[in-house]
Amino acid sequence: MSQSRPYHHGDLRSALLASAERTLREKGAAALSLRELARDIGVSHAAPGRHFKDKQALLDALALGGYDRLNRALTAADLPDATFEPRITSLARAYITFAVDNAELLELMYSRKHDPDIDSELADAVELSLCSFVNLIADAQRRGEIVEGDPERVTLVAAAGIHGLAAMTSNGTLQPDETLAGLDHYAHLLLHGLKPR
Amino acid sequence: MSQSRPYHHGDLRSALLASAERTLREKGAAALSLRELARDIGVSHAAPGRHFKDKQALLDALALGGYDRLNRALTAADLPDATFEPRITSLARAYITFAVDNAELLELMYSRKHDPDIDSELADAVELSLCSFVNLIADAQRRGEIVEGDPERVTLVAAAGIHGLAAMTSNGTLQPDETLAGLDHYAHLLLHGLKPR
DNA sequence: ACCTGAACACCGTTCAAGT
DNA sequence: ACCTGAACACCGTTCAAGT
Repeated sequence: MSQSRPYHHGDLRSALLASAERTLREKGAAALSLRELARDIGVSHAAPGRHFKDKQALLDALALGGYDRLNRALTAADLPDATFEPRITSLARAYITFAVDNAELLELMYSRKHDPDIDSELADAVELSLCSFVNLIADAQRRGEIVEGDPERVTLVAAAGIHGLAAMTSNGTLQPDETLAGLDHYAHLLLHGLKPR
Repeated sequence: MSQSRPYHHGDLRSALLASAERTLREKGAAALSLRELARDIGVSHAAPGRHFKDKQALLDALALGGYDRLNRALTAADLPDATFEPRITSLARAYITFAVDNAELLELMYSRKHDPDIDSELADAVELSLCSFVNLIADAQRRGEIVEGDPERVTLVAAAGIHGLAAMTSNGTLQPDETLAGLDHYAHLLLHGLKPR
């Protein structure tokens, strides 16, 4: 709320990202326009070009911010001393909650638009988001709670399942409350298998 | 290859869809422009408007076509008389193969852009794609091969996992050959669980 | 019924010039 | 270093008019 806008915005980059995420949440990725962002912030339409080389660069930065928050949420929800079942349930709940609260952002994060050769930061963030699950599996194996085998491979069974639940929930195939309510059941089936005991 | 283009194209709608899918595959969804499509086909830029009320309608039609092909692939790969493990492996292989061969299209199919209230045809197609999995689970339950319980709920464990594998493979997180090679292992873990026996 | 051509209101991106 | 204003080459969509 500064009187008589100064020539320099001060922190245009942050302002652009914040405004972009609001638009993303309210009107979807298709409605994101650099010119409209600039208009909303009260800056010339060419100004964003100083901070993002093109629109894709802004989308990449948005996705990177999303992974940062997702990774923080996963880390916060991790229960390193818990046994497999409550631990994966907690991680899954954090992931699904993030998916529900940030559906459009998650779609952007998943999208193939980000060239990993160009944006290695993003590739690192994606890998980091898998880390919580790899750690969970490795710990559980060390304790003899789950089967042996390449942790990355075993992780896939858990991570792909939760990724799928998150994607299906965020894109509307599944109801958020149903998905969250079914998580305990899900973890149980994952651990004990579909085969009757 | 008609000499001296006639005034009427003949089957502009199909031509637009075919050209759009080629662009989608070669240059991605972001590069899709109705005007460029019209130019490639050799028709005025306003002509597409006769067949699709707006760009989103063309994207919806593209996604619908994708689900048709996916559903045909799943039906063809289904082995109604097989036991659970080979049957789900076959379905998963078909799904992943489709995901690898149609990565950009799959992203479009998954996207939240399609309003189900407006395009109920698409919602039906999505549900149909889950049908193969629901049938598989229901049959296996009837034979006592897998645990009892709401088929839709149990299906989720299998469908979400495969959906996740497909998404992660199509967006580059997973290598296609590794995913396909790990499918038997995946199906085994799904059936027997992560817990050591 | 199907398509054209012009028109309208937007875009993203670039670049000399301003502060 | 950061931003502006004009310019360029694009868009999607609409609508009278043509075939």
